Amino acid sequence: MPRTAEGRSTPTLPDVARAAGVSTATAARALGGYGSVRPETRRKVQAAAADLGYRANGLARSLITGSTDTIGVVLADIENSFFARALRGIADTAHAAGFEVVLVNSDEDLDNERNAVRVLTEKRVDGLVVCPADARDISHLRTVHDAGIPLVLLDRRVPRLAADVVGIDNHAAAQEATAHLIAAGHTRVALLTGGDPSLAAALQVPDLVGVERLAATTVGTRAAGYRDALLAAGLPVDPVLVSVEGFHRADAAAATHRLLGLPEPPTAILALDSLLALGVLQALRERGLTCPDDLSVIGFDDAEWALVSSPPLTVVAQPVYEIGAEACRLLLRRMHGGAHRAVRKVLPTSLIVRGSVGAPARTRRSPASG
Amino acid sequence: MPRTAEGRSTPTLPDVARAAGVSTATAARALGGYGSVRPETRRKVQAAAADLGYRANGLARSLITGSTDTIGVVLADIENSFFARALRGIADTAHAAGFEVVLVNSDEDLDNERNAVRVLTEKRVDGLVVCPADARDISHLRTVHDAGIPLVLLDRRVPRLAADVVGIDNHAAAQEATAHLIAAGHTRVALLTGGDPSLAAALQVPDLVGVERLAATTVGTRAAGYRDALLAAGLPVDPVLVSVEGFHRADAAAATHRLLGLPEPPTAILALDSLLALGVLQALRERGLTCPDDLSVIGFDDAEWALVSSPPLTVVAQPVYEIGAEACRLLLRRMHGGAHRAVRKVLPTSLIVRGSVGAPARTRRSPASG
DNA sequence: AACGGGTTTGAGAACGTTCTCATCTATTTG
DNA sequence: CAAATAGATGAGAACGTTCTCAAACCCGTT
Repeated sequence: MPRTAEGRSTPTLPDVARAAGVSTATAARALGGYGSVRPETRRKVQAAAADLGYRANGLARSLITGSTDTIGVVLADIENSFFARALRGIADTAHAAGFEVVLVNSDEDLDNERNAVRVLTEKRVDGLVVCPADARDISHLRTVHDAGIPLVLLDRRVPRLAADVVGIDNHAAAQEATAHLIAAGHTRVALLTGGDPSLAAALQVPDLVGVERLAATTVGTRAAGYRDALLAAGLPVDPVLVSVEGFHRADAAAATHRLLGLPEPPTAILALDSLLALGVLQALRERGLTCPDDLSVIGFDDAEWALVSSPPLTVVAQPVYEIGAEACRLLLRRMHGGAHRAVRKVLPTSLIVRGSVGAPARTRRSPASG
Repeated sequence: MPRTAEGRSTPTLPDVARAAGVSTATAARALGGYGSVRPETRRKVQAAAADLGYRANGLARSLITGSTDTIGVVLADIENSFFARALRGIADTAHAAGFEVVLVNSDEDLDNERNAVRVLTEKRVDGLVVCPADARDISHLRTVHDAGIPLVLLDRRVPRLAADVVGIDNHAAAQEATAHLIAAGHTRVALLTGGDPSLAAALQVPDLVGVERLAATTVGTRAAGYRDALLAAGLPVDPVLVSVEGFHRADAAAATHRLLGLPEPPTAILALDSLLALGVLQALRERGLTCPDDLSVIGFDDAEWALVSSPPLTVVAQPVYEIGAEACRLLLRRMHGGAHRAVRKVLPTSLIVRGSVGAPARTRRSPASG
């Protein structure tokens, strides 16, 4: 039993009631703001509560009311600015509605995610926002959904699960970015997916056929957009230019080094998130190359630094904060309202053209020798 | 009462016990992993639980065990990479010890922080990590501390509160950075504090006398370090060069524009966090100036982009992740162990020299005209 | 056959609230 | 003046676990 420094155990409602000379029920009403209480009684109780340093026990309250005013959020990694911004959108919206947020990082690991979902539901969160790590196994999400616990998916769609989803049109966004590079004259455009190596097989299919059915939907759908832009321009899809080497900055840098070391290196690169783009720029510096002279670059997400890199980075901007906010709004709606059909909300993206895309240099010439 | 789609109410322990043909107590032991249960009984109960889709109610459990296995974290803004990284350190450490994390953004606002602390304690978190917004009013923190709830302060010290603190030696770090600029030949060094305008008065004192006693201790202590470096070099402390214009990127950009528009503009600037440094670089671009030719810059925190800006940014690097991790470790220790004396943990910083500091250009000449 | 010590089990209290329902008072209405 | 109505209060159940304590059981020993 928790005790203060002086040895008193923390005061409870009966203690307050006793001190105020009323019943527990009345004390509860006076402090909880429900039922009806005489103003004078209320003051008496409030005074007693303040005097004792009473602090309501939310656990007991939640146990009986059946709601915790808390939502659970499962993201890959809060250090990634995409998730940090999305979480801010979620948290602000939740907070305005009187909810707190419990956060778990999954690190894109399915086991972590499963565990997180279990723990959060045991803690009886009123709803869940999840950015699913792997669409291939969603049994835990199905369980949650079937148990009637409000669930909204963030950024990534999962087939055969009737939950609300908030995201962007990944296919169109990737296609637009790729088309922009092609329009600048590029014919060898690399794709940095940041995907897990376990996806390599699916992404090394000739011509990326069927890649849109790929497990981690964001990567799959964007890869399909990339592919379709190339095909629409009559360009070949070269599996060698598709990198699936992990989602850390160092992975992206390594992938860039590999790509630039190819006999026929790419002249442009599309990085599927801002951290990967950062890795590309870093690798260019390490090689003493410059952008866009030696390599044109487009990244996903308008990172805070995109304006101050040299050159400023051309990006596909997503309304990240709004994605989070909208996810939370859908969740709140589902928590209050009845069981309407699953909503699929697609928010607009925009290609922000800055200085990192130029015409290709003389091709067929190893940049390492220039 | 929560019900599944099929109309069943969510199963409870008595339901499982009934299905398994044992008492609630035995079912609880079998699933909770405490007490002793015959292996065969355990299997029977587990089967029944799985069959019914039983999910333990953590609220009831916490109500009786007296612990929620949850810690509360109150930070200024999770979108700020400093806090995101620190939170990651906290969360990883907490998670490894079996704790979840509830996060609240205070936006450096005292009322928000007060509220957050109240709500979190009502939710009966087992401990709190707080980055206090304002050291001038800490009554809510004192209440928490006096109630015997484990509390660790992150990054900022608060006078007259015997709570554990984790941070860096702000005075030394700022002094070292300032001295580095002076050693490069600069005599007019500006300071971008990112402080709240309410601190302006305290920071506009001639020679920054007594600034170390300033409310938001990080700003105050760093300003004192800056001051002492100047004084040690026999240089004057010019209040005009001390900016207190808010902690957003745009604030920093505006402040930079103001400073560069002065009759005698600074030739170097020390920005007290990475977002502020970003604002400085952005303002330089907007003016068509280059760093370090027109202005030398040092920032706090080794941001992810510090390597790819042009030029790469010289920074005071803090072990941010470790600050968070250590804060959580202290909290865990205090949650388990007895009431030992308050610990003050100071982690080392390092000045990482890159390209953003050079010799001052011809002074006494408005850069705008150059 | 009785005993002793350990393991396994069950009944019921406990945690600290909110909720239900009945009672009591004050006030208005017919 | 009786009756109806609304407001304020209290007693006790309920939420779903874990904890306490006593009883039942098992097995080997005397």
